[in-house]
Amino acid sequence: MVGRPRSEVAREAILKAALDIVRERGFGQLTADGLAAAAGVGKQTIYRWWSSLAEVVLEATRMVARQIDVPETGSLEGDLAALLAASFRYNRGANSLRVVLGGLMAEAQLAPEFAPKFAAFIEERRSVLRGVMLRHVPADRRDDVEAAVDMMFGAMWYRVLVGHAPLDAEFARTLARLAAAPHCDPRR
Amino acid sequence: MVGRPRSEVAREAILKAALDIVRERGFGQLTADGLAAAAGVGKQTIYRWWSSLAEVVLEATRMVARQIDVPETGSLEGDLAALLAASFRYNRGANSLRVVLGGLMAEAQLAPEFAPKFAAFIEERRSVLRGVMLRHVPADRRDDVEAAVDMMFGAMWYRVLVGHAPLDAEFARTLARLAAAPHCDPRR
Amino acid sequence: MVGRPRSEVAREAILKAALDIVRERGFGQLTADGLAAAAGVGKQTIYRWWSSLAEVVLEATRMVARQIDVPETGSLEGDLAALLAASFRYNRGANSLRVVLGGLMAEAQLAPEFAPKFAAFIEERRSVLRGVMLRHVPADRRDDVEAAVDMMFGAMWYRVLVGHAPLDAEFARTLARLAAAPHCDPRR
Amino acid sequence: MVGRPRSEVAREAILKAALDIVRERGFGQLTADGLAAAAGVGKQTIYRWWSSLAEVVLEATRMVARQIDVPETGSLEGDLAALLAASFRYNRGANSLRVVLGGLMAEAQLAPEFAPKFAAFIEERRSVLRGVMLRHVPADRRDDVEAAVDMMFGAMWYRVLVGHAPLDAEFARTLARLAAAPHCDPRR
DNA sequence: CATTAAACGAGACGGTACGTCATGTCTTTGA
DNA sequence: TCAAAGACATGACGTACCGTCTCGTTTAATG
Repeated sequence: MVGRPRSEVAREAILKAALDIVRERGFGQLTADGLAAAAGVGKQTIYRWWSSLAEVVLEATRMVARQIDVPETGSLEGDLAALLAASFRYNRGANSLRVVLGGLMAEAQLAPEFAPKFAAFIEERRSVLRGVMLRHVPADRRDDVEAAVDMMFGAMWYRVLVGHAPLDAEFARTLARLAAAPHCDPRR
Repeated sequence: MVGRPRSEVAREAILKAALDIVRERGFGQLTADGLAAAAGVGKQTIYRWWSSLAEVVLEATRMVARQIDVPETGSLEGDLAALLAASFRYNRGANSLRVVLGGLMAEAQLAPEFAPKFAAFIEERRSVLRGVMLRHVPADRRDDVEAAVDMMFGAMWYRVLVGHAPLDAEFARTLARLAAAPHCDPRR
Repeated sequence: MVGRPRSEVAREAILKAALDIVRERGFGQLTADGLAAAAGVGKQTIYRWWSSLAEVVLEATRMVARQIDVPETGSLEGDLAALLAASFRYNRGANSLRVVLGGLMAEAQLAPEFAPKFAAFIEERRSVLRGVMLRHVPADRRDDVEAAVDMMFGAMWYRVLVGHAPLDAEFARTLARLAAAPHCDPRR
Repeated sequence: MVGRPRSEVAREAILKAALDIVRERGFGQLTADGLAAAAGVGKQTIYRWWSSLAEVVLEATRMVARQIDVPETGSLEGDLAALLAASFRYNRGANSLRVVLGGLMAEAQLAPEFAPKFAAFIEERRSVLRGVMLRHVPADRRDDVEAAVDMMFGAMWYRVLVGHAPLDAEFARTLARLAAAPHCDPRR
């Protein structure tokens, strides 16, 4: 027999409340009791479907991140700048994901069982950026593509995590230019 | 009157034990009780001189990081490669700082009062890399220096934190080449 | 329409499984989920017919207790000894009810709504013992009958609950002698 | 070295609050969180010194029970009646221990590790009643002393637990008379 | 040399959150 | 309508740490 089906209402309430709490009060203030209360849900319902709060937040974040669509400007530099700018946009302003991403990265450092799940999310994002580059870089010039991805997303995460400088459109353009130059310059 | 002076023995035992615990068992396993026991010290002695465990670890880390010396190879690319390779070396092998750095970054995300102290440490390291670049980049070509620093240290931290690829000498050379090229290319 | 009738199979499986679990693992280990699983039954089926697990166990226990039959030896002391010995027998050996009775008494202390139901069961047993006494004690000597019932069943429960001494045939005879003596002593 | 000494204030607050809660709301309503809050104490402070709530209540109860002093009326029946009446008095009226004793008995049934500790308390009380009897019963007539103790305290506990009849002075006298008669009647 | 006062080890303290367990109810499919 | 299955909201559990607070002891500089 089948039993009562999973409540979609509860699932969405949990994901939404988790994002809200982290954004408003910080990842460190997200507690299982608090999340359950905010979502109007029993604590067990959280642990039945996710094995830690970090995974709840990761799922919510992944749903947001997937809304970023792949640009098509015609040039490598243009595509990179567009994708980076779109990514940066989620880390600015009212509904910024900055503290959310910071919290996920923190959990990945502190909780060994969460690290591979977070790494899978990171790889998902990398594959988008890598795909954009591969569209423009000829097959015989791809040695530095991975390093370029690391530089761009590395720089983005560095600013997300340390907060020493803004993630604005200008920075997106600068990163795109620096990353695109060596790959497409035929004279090098 | 003056009272008993601070015990240097205790101070060093705490710093050493903190690094050891984090390296061996992970930052998440570092607890005040455990550190006090490992250092043969009362818990209050920790809190008397540091306001959180993260600051103990930061102080220990800073002492290690300062041992990295500034290279002098004659070329921008050579200096960058040398500095990056030296930095990477601390995140590999037996006494790797990887989990230590990851733990500090995590704490900076979760504990607001620790963030500025960690940011100061980050800026200390950035200033070394920036100094190397400024030695080679002419004053009228310095617009992208900050972005280049972000790309290099960003890429390093990204690999430290995510662990998707190694921090080896080849990666140091690649980053140095990509970062140096735009700044010194006379044709640009 | 009448709907599906109550399943007698389920009812008996529940009563049997409840007694088994309590006897084998203790009353404290009897849980609704565990009982449902052991009886091959849905949890709701338990709650539909009983309002607590204690009532399931009480019903099962009552069915066992009613198998004790009223003795007819000819003397008060003989009848008392026989009834007590028969009662004691259920609290010894392989299928002992000791933990079952202890558990019921415990629930009566902790769950106010169960207490009157348990008290009714107690009164049912008292009335059997009282009936035996009334058969032998003349109407003008009945002042202490209630107290005698309390002493005999009190002593029995005391040993059931505390376990400091055995409930054997000798104790049955001793109790019967002490309880019968004052009532039948013509010199008093 | 020594460390901070145990707080006597906390100890007494816990014992007092435990008794108060059980008396006012019932043993089943005594929770670790509630007790800690009522006593103004951390939960760990309870578990540091007692291994379960039942043991807290047992210690508090023992302190009360020890206030019952041993009577000295000159006759067996008088001493028994006095001791029983004094014991009964704690189970009546405003500060009645009835629900406390019921709760302890319940816990002894449900928690195997508590049972021996409760049995020791029971034996402590039995030894007082036994001592009273031994003062009056000659050495060659002591065969039934244990059974008499079981009958008296058994009857008391039976009424405490089931509540079918009052624990008043008259019941104390009746029990004393029934229990004393066989032991001291030289004609029997 | 005796006093003074801060630092020290030990460890108990009031708290907060954890992740688990059990309760009694609800919601599905199937008989 | 009843039944099995199993998800649900609730709430207590006992544990782990936190950062603070006594204790009695140790250690230098001051008087």
